[in-house]
Order: sequence, then structure tokens, then C-alpha cells
Amino acid sequence: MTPRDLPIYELESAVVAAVRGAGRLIVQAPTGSGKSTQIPQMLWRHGLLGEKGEVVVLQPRRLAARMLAKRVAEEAGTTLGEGVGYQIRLESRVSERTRIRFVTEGILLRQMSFDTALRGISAIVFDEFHERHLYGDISLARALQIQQTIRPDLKLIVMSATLDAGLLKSYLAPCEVLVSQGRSFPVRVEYLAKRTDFEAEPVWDVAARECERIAAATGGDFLVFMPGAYEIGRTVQAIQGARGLRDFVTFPLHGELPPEAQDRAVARHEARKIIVSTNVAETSLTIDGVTAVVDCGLARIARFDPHRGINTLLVEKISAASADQRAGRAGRTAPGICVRLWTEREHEQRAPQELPEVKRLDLAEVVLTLKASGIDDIARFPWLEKPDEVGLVRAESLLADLGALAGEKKSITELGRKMLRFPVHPRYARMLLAAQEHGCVRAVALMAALTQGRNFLLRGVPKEVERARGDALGEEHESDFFLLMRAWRYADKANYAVEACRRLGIHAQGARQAGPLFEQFLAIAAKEGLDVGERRADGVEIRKCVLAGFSDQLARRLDAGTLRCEIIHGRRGVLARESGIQQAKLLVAGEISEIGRGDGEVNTLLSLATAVEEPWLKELFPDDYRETRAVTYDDQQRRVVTRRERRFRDLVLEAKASSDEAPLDEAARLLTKEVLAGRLKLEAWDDTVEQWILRVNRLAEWFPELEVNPVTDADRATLIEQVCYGELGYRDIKDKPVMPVLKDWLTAEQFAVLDDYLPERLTMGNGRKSRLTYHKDGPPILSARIQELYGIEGKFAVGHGRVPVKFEVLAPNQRPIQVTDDLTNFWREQYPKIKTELSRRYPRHEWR
DNA sequence: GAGCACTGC
Repeated sequence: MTPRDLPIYELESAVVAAVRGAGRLIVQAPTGSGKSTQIPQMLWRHGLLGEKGEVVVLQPRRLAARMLAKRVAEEAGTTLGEGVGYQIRLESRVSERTRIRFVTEGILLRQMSFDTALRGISAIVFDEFHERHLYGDISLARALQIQQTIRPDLKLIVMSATLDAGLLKSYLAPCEVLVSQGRSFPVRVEYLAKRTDFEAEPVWDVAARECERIAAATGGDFLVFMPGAYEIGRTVQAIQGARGLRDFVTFPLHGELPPEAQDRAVARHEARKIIVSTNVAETSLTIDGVTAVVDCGLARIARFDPHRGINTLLVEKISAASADQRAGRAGRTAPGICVRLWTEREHEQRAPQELPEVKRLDLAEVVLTLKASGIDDIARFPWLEKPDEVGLVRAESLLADLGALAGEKKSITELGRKMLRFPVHPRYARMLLAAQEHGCVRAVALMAALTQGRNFLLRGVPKEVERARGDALGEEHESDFFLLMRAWRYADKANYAVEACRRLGIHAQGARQAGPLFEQFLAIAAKEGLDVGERRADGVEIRKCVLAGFSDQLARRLDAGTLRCEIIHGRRGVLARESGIQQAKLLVAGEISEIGRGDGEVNTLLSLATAVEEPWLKELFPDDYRETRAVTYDDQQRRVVTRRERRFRDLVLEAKASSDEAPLDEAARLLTKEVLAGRLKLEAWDDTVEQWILRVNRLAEWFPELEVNPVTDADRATLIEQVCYGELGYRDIKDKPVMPVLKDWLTAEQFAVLDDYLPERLTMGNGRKSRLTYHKDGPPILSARIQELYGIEGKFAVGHGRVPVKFEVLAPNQRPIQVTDDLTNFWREQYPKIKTELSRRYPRHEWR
């Protein structure tokens, strides 16, 4: 077959006409149609690039950019790097004579921020646009702006396999849309006949049952999709216990498994096999011989929550597009079947696609890029899809904290421009610039390089690996970054030998990728006039640089006995247990993530920690570091009570609180504050009202025609306050969860829509339920501790085993309010001590 | 039982 036989050639004359006419074109064509290789050549051949101009073809992956360039160079009869070339990070094969240039997305965006006229570029082709990567969205928007203002001759072509062409068409209007057909193997899709509640029947049991049911229907191997390692383990157990599946061998497959185990799962076997896998099998790995897919319809999905400034990783329902992708895995070699563990009706209500990245990632880096192009009002930037307002505000305030933006309009500063020279997250760019003053540019460049890719220091390794790691790398109490650096040096010295790395639980391939990045950062630093000389860097100075980049993630350990921390901006979390920084009072987290565990509970984890000292705060941020005196008037005692505090931003570093007994409404006020800050939970509030607030707001967003009033943060705060002051019946909320509270927001008609559509969309996979078993009249020591922490008088009840603590507070009108706080680790570690103490004091009472 | 998977400068 010659290139001319490719289906895309049916469109040649239409493509040429459209590009010549409007200068904007959408091509919708499936993989294998030849669009990526042929359309750039058509432009060249038909003289649409002018005398010397080039066409830039945007690719989401490096490998694709390289391969496509190679193939097109052959077809066009030129040497790679001459007429046809490519440019990816750290690698470039182009010349002045290059007319077709394949580039990855970051390259073009960088070029745009340094050369706004895009000199020499006649056309830009956006390939695989349906993936909706952040840089793809931004560079299309910028290209459109450039075309509309200074470069009306610039041609823009957007290509994709599947596409919400309506959205894109109106965005690019006036614009032509051309469609080309493709071909594929059939996969029969089956749904469950009735809705299954995974709370009642675990998803792994349902999956095993369905495998058993279809075992005879097809002769090939099975692929079962599960959201994570925990569910995979349970599924493997369930399958091995199923009678009808005795002839199968079963393999788990996920990213944290050692490479040998992954190879074993993918390899050919005598017996039929069942692979139970995460999303690795949806995108990156291809597995031959699979004729049946069992899809649980769930995945752990990473997002950035701009409200709290943290990453989340929670189980969610996958989109219809993603389910189709999974089903397609059954039909690679022959027709196949796919069993979906949800009903057809539920399927109709699933989101058609995943959210584009612009709506779910941290925007700090692109906002800085836009500011550098002189776009101060980013809310009015012509986004294809506008990100959440909160996300933009969060990005701007982080950049302002880092010193990259300043002034009323939040314009880019000189420092911000310097930061943009470094192709990393602004936090690390800021650290690199700070490193110049602290004499440790080399070390910080290495830290930046080490955190770019996947974590190469594996977690949860066996005891003997942990020991070997300790022997080879030593212990680390100052910064988790330092251990990472030593691990990398070890791997580098061992020349990334797989065996040597495995001994210490180091992912050799991951470690290897950091080297070239380190070199790149050093080269840029040298070019920017920073001192990259080799010298023994001082640990204190490096840690100060970390503080400069992550000052908004400063955390204070709540006490020495637990890993619980209070973070700036009213957040709480738990230090990762693999962190070496277990002694420090103050630390900075390089990463904060909310992680859903297999059982549906959720934790906020602080990882990549660095110990910092209080005096550094004053040194680096004199304006934010202050001593305050809070004065309140105590009505009942008729006297003034003062508190002395030392603060960094809103984190109280040290407080001398009044020991006076607080009157009731003072308790209610404090309680409101703690609940609003997320440090305490109102029992039952979380699982009912919060969910419904979310639903009402989604209703407002998705069905604008219903004219629903969204519940604002202020409304929510008012409700919480009313509960804390005893004005709104706490028990009413618990017994009749929604309507008494939210009836003001919804009419009967609106509620009917909500009831029909939303619960299914919003119920998270295996749900989120608190299991509180508790014991009345808990140990007095713990009660005293809660009083000390919160200054709230109350009667406390304590749980055993997995221990959230419940306590009860009286509202001003004497209504009891129950509150919970998770003191799990504190309890576990302290319990033996407490028990001894209690047995001594109360010998006749039996303490379990 | 704390932790999906990718990609990019």
C-alpha cells in the first residue's frame, strides 16, 4: 500500500481548499487514516507554506513526534533534519531548511512565550487534539489570538480521532469540518441486568462471578479492570476461589509491581489466563490474546483541588469514552466481548469524556506563561473551556507568593520572567533562583530533576530492602529530598544496573531519566548567570530554598506522639509514614495529596517533607511572620482575656491561651471556626448535607434551564454556624437528611430532576462511610487533650480499634452537638501508656 | 491496606 491509498486522500482537495480559504480547519479521522503523516505533506506540496515557511505539527508524545518525522522524511525523500525534522525536550533534529517540523506540546508553548509573532511558521497542525492536554488547549488559544491580531496569514488545522466538534467548531468559527471514516474489530458489550450496590456485594465478587459466567463463551484470555492494587488483590482471591475458573491462571497487574511481575502477567502461558489490572492496561500496555474484558467501571483519578490547593486521588466512575477504550482491548486480534458491571441505563448517565486537563490540573505554570505574553486578565483569556475560577485565583495567589506576580493587576515581575526560563513548575523555578543566594544551585537543580518523573524510590518495600537501603544510604532526618538525592547518586554510580537498584528498591529506569534533566537545568542556570560550581552544599541553605518554594505548604506537627499535622490555610493532614522527617516540629511538604484507600476512607498525606526552623520564617518572610495579641471580652466573667500568638501566615506557631473556662457561645464560635476550617467534623454532616450541597450545585451547573440557586460557601458557613449555635436541629438533619435544610434552594420540579439524574452520577465507587464504633466515657486523659487542643468543654466518647474520636458539645441553647476528630495514630501509640496510667489511678475499673 | 495511569518544557 502506498501513502496515496490511505483513506485521508479522499479529503485532499477539500483540505487544500479549506486551508486556502478560511485558514482554519477541523479534520476528524480515526487512527490509521494517515492524517498525521499526509496532511502536513499536502500543505507543503500545494504551496500552502509560502516560499520558506514551515508547518509545525503538534504531538502529545515524544515517541510519536520522532517516529512520524522519520516516516514523513522517508516519504518526502529528504534526510531527517533537513526538509522534515522533529524537536522534543532535550533532542532536536531541525535545520533552517526544515519545512515540516514535528514538535511536542511543551516546545511550541515555550516558543510562543518567547516569540509572539511565530516568525517563520506558516501553519500549525494540532494532532490528537481530543486528548485535550493542558498545553494543547493553551497553545490553540494562543495561536488563534495570534492569527486574529498580528498573523492573519497563519493557517490552523485541528485533527482528532473523536471530537466534540460542535464546541470546537464554534470556537474556531468560521471554520470548515472534514470527516474521514475508519475501520475496527467488533466487541459485543454486555451490561448487568440490574443495578448492583458494591457496598452490599463487593465489586471483586461481582467481577469473579461474571468471569465464571462467561468462561465458556469465549476461548481466549480475560482482562479485568479494577481501580487499584487493593481491589486487584481482592479480585485475584475471589477468582482463585471460584470453582468455574479453576483452569485459569490469574495475574495482578499495576504500576507499582516489579518489572518481572509485570512481564509475567503480559507473557504467553499454556493455560488460559485472567489478568486483573489497573488502567495501565487501558493506555500504556498492550496485551495479546485477550478476547474478554470485565470492566468494573471505576478508576482512581488524579485531580488538583484548587479550593484546598492539594492533589486528590479518589475512586470515580470512568467516562463512556474510557469504557469504550477498555472494551476495545478485547478486540485487538479477534471479535470479543466486554462485560460492564453497571446497567445500560446507568451508562447513559455517565460523562461522555474525561474532563479536559485544563479543568483538573494545577494551572500555576500556564498562568505564568500567559502573564509573560502580556495577558494580565486571565479570566478573559479566550479559553476553549474556561477553568474553574477558583483554580485561576489559586494559581495567581501561588505565583504572587512566589514573587512572580505583583501589583493590582497581578502582572509578571522581573523575577517571574526569570523563573519562566526554567522548564519546571514555578515552585522549583523559584527554588533554583533562591539557590543562587544560598550557594546551592547544583543541589537544587538535582532536586528539581528528581521530582519531575514518577517516584523512583519505591514505597512499602520488604524489610530486607529497607535494611539494605539504610546501610547504603544512611538515615535522613532533615529532608526527604536528601535521601532521594543519595539514592540517585547511588543508582548513577551503579550505572543504573537493574540488580543493584532493585536491592535498594530503586526503579532504575525512573532514576536514569533524571540525569539529562539535571544537565538541562544546570545548563539553563549557567546561561542565566547562576553559579553552578561544584561544592559541598550546606543542608540548612538547601532547606531554606525548599521553604522559599513551598512556604504555603508549611505544616506544624500537632504533637510529638503522632504524625498528624496542621497546615497553613486551615488544612490538616498526616505525615507519610515513609518520611524520615519524624522529629521536626515544623516541616514543609513537597506534596500534599488526598488519597482514597481501598476501604473508602480518605487521608490527606504530606510527603517529600523537609524540616525547617522557625527563625527562617522570620528571615525569609518578615512580613508574614508576626506576633499578635488576640483580645476578647468574656461576657459572663466580665473581664478581658488575652492570647499571645506567634504566626506564620495563618498558622499559629505558638500560643499562650487563656486557661479560663470558656462560656458557651465562645465554644460555639470556636467550634464553628474549627468545622469551617475542616479541622473538626460535625457528625453526619459530611455524608449527607455536604453531598447534597454538591448535588444542588451540580444541578445548577448542568441544568441551567432549571434556574437553581447554587449553595455558596457563605450559605454553607451559615448552615454550619446555625448547627453549632443550636439554632438548626442537628438531629433533624440526621433523620431527614436534606429537605429541611435545603428546601429553600429547590422547588419540587427541580428536586425531581435531581432525584432522577444525579444520585447515580455522584455516588462514588465504593462510597465513603464512616464506621464509628465508640465507647462512652472514654479515658479522662484524652478528654483533657481535646480540651487542650480546642479549648472546648464537653463530654467525650472514644472509640476503640480504628478510632475517630467523638465528643459532644453543648450549644448555647443547651442542645447537644456531636463532633468527630480522627486521633487514630495518637490513640494507637499512646494507648499502652494511657492504660497503665488509668490502671494505676482507677485500679478497680477494668481498662481494655 | 495510605497511594491510578499517563504526558509534556
